[in-house]
Amino acid sequence: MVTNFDKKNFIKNFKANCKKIQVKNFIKGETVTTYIEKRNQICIVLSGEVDLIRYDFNGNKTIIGHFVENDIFGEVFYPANTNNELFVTAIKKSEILFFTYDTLFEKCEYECAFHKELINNLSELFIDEIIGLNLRIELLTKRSIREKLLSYFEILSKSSMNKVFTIPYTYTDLADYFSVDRSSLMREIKMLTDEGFIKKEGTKITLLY
Amino acid sequence: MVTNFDKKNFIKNFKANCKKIQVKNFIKGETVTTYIEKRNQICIVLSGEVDLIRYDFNGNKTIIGHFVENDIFGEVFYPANTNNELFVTAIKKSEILFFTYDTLFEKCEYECAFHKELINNLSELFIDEIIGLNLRIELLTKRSIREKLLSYFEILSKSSMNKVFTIPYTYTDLADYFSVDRSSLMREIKMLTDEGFIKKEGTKITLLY
DNA sequence: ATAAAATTGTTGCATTTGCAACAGATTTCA
DNA sequence: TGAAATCTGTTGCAAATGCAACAATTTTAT
Repeated sequence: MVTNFDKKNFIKNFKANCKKIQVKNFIKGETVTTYIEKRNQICIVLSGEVDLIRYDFNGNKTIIGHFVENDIFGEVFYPANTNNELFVTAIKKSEILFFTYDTLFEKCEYECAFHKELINNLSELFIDEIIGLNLRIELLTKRSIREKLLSYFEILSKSSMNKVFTIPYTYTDLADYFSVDRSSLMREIKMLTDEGFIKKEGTKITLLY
Repeated sequence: MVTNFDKKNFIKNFKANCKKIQVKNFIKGETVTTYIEKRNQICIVLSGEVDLIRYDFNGNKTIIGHFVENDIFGEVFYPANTNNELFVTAIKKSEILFFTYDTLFEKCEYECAFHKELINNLSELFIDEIIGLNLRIELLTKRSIREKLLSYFEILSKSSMNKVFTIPYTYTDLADYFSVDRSSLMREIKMLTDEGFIKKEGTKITLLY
């Protein structure tokens, strides 16, 4: 992960009334934004968690993105020609920073530090986002649930430098992240357990190889 | 697509000996770069086409990325902890621009225009990359090959504003892009044809609904 | 504290997909 | 231009996955 900008220090310094950037608070369940118009809006999660949700033509709901602290999201990142209704909902109390990409580089009349720092750090936020998307693609392109799980466990194990680690999702959410049926995911985890590859206590996994 | 920087004009102006950025040429089959060390390297395809290839522990080769003119790629976009051997091969004569993210923002001693313009346009290149990745994820997360195909066709149709369009890949590559078996893809296309949803002549598709 | 909601765990069965294998068509390259 | 390589099209069969359904457990909200 490329260094994240120091959010807390930023907010502390974000005193001037910067018209280019807004910070809003949301309670659980509130709609943060919709991806309907082409405003080139970009958002950053300062705290809390939000889901990007798609309702397809049948009315089926799919969570297609999940964003936590320091994640960046927004309609500017989505291809224009998909006919989906996308919207973002806070799944807990959240603080979200909004700006319009097109006007971000215009000078803020108060020359606010927050605004300047944001521009300086934007590339790193983009890079982090790209890394996250590439990781997910890496997993999505594995041909079987077993391969997805083993690759994912490998990554969690390496980044914690430990054979023991905790999956940062519920199994329901993990199935969504992998885009597979939840019961099939549970079945495969059971098989990995029965075959002695892993030990499982809740979402705490131990690699046995 | 966010506006791409005017590459041709750039190269014309790229006269000064900018040490921060390099342009190299590759013939078909040549290795462009490997993702082994952590140099924070970023590359842009000025012309030609390259593939990002993974060899897994069994020696199986998978094309995990395909980049064409104006696409951006590089080790900086890949999570550090995946134990893959990744490398990039030119699949035709290609001209590639290289730079190191960490040193990009340092001033070039010759203040070359190319260097400056690159910095100015970097955000837009990142955004284009994110859009492309989100599009692929959108398709990869569809649960069946049929859904993948119909969504993809929808997008191609909308962006060409026509019921008739040409798939910009071979079917072999499209199967890779969807991460599905090629013969299964062909079978599904045949079924869509037989059921009267589409008409197919080579990679030229007509939507019949 | 308790009711409601969400998550986990499991199974049988239907469906989809992958795999292997091959022939024919098309493209590439020497 | 002719040989080699790649791509297309197809099929039978095995394996993996999705779907549906339900009970048990855990978490959340009032």
